[in-house]
Amino acid sequence: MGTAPTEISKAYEPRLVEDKWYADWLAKGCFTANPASTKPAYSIVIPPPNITGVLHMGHVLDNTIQDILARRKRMQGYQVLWLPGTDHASIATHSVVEKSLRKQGVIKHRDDLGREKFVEKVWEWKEKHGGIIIQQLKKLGCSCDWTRERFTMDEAYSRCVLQVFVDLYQKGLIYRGKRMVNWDPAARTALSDEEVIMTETQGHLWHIQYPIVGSDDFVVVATTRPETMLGDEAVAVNPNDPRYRHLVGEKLLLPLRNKQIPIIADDAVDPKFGTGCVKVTPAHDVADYEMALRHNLPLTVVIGPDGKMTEEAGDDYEDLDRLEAREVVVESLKREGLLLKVEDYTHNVGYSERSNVPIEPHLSEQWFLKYPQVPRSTEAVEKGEIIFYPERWTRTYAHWMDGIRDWCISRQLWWGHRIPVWYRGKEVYCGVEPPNGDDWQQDPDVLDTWFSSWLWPFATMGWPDKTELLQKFYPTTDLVTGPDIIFFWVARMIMAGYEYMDKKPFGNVYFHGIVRDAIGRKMQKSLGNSPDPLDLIAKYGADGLRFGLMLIAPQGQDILFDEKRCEVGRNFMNKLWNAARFIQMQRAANPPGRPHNAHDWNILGALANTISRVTTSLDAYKFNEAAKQLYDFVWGDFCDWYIEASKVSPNIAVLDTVFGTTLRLLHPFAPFITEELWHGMGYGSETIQFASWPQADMIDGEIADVMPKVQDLYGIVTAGRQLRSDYGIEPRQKVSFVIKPSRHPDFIATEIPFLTQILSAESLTIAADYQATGLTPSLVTQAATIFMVGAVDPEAERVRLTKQLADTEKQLAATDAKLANENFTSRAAPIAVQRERDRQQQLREQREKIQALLRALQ
RNA sequence: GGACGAUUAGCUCAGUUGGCUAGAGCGCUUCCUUGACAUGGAAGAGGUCACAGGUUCAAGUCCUGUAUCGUCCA
Repeated sequence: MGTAPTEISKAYEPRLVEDKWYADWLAKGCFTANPASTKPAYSIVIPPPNITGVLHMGHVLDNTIQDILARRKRMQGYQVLWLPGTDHASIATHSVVEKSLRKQGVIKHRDDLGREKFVEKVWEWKEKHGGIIIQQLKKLGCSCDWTRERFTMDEAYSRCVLQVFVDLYQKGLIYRGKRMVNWDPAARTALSDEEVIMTETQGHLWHIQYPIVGSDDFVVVATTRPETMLGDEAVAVNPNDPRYRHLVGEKLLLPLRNKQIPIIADDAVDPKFGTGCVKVTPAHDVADYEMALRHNLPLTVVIGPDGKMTEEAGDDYEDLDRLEAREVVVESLKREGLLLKVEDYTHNVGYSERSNVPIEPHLSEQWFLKYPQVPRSTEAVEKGEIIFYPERWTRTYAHWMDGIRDWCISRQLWWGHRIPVWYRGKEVYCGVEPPNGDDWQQDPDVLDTWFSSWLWPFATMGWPDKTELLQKFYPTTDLVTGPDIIFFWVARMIMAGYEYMDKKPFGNVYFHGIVRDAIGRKMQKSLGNSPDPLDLIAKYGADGLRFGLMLIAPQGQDILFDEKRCEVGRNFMNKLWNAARFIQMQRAANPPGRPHNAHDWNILGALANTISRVTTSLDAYKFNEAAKQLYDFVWGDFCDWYIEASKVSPNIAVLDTVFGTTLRLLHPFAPFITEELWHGMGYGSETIQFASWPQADMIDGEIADVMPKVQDLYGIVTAGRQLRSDYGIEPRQKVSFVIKPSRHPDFIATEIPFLTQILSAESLTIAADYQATGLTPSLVTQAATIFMVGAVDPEAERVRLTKQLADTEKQLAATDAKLANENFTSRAAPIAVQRERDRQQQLREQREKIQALLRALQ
């Protein structure tokens, strides 16, 4: 499958490579986990994308990270399970399918179809569209075990969900009750607290007069929701409020409804809000509901489940949408002269996470869960049994766990796991299987989707059976997800894990940032600011996209994504590709090896450093750091310097060692190109996926000794190039150099061929006692003074040297000051003082040399 | 109102336990198609490290406060 050297194209073309290798990996079962393996286990469960989703940049980030983890662990000799799947996303799927059916003209509302037919349609839709995102993940190169793909509505998975419900019901942790819940009038279902997004909203505070019965006087109430006044049952004041104390017990005439309501006293009233008189609408406000319970007030429902006003609201308002009703109520009040004033007012309004409409507090019969294992789950994160990266999320988690409230788990929807409870008269039956006997009516509601995904780490592995898979791979090792679902998913999984497995579900949780657009906005379909990752893959290659993204993804920080980032990744892959081409060409023209020279030792040392740095970074989940280290090593150390040195004296064996090792280090980041080159370069006949993760060799004395010398040498090269550039010497134009070493002259002498070539020198000589003849341009480096012979421009040279002298003197002054400071020399670490002394010495020598050169110009 | 995060070059970001002249990529300027690569090479310009105090021989780094932006929670 490798490409013959002569066929290697000048530029890397990902599209010729990626699909081929992915198909090969699948055919060979590379991603399939073997629970019988004796290798140590490493496992991740994917955060299941929902079936309505298409791949977006957040998925790319999330799954690239998981793939990096999984691929590296394979190379490190682990038996890896990366378990993929999707969730059924009740509300989202409802809205997508309803919309599509409406568009086809099949229905207006799902009610037109009925429950069974509708669910059938959803399954059809799911079969057709539900797998798109899975195909996209494959394009990205994800090494998931597709043989174990799960869906939260699979039969086996569904049984788990029902079984857990029944179990928690029997333990008394699940109960049914009539409560005020968050109601989404668009989706027409209850939501959990976590699905409500509080949004600061510019609204108004309407001041309304409520006349006192049997008096010409009135009280004024202030409200942000005038339409709810139609359902008012009282006006409340604080019992200690001297302004109103005398009115408690009086009756008011509720405007527009001509109904008498009492003035009541309640501690919950904040005298500082508005006028200190608040209207009480028991059926449409959580606080008012509680107040109504305390005062035995009736519940008048004026807003229906669909967000429209009910018959109770009166003929003028019935059937109006709640927001239209607001306008009409305000108009009516104005007309009757009861609207005192309107203030601008900023307050928080809860919006449905899914439908993006304002939430309506709504009294209804719902199912609730009292969370199990709260103390143990809190402690697990606190004490580090489960580790969060970055660590700061532990505080967010602890705070939520601390104030945890019962979870509303029922949803008034059809698509999902139907609550396994049946009613017959006053009898209630709860069981996985339906009850025997006639006339049982099953509860119509389904469960919150998160009530199924909180079981994901073990329900996907065959629980409740004690499967081989669970034995081998549970608890999972790492979880990779976004902090936006820390409560929705992460916290709940921890509780479920302890409750049902008696073990944590995962050891480490890596929270990555959110991918935003170039100006910091969250990527949203409606904004159209989210590029299609498949387009990016087509343009830049999956590896380029992955690598570019990883370079800019600091641990746990949001990412400002710009397509430019992909260019960096693509260019890097191209660089890597061309390094391979270079090696191929050298192989054809040179024998395999020769004794190692300084450049060889240097690159081997740099490689060893890179291996240990990359390994450390990845162990700490610092993906951007690892990517940067690889980028710098490949582009800088290897291509800019080692390959250039190889043009003078190639060592094929070292080139291959370094390049092959580099491919292995890069494989988790860039699976496709590394596989292609691994084969193309003949480094292995088997896939690179199971090639061993490189170990850093000890840097021995020889290498440790040679590396600084080589750095000195490269410093001379840079100085030579600077001279050429300063004097406008064209790259092809040959000039002569003289090098006057101040350090390791013998070593520099052995590098004459290298220096000659890389500086395009006509001639290059080493002369310890060289005396510049007046006008010779020169530069002083740490290891040598380099003279460019032949070019003359005394004035320019004087300017350059004066500048360099000033620079040196400035630095020397800083060093002198430091060392003159008694406090520094006596209190700083000896090594720091010594470093400063060395530096002072070196700068003094440098100053001497520059001064000498300036004198020679006179 | 509370918690957390961010603030370093025109832009996006690195910067370990405080210690050489604060780095990279992109963008910009100049030069260059030399046999790996123009998706490239060489050289260069560009920073009062948000602000104000403090600790220290030494602060981008530690502490306190302020400002601006962002996220989460009330």
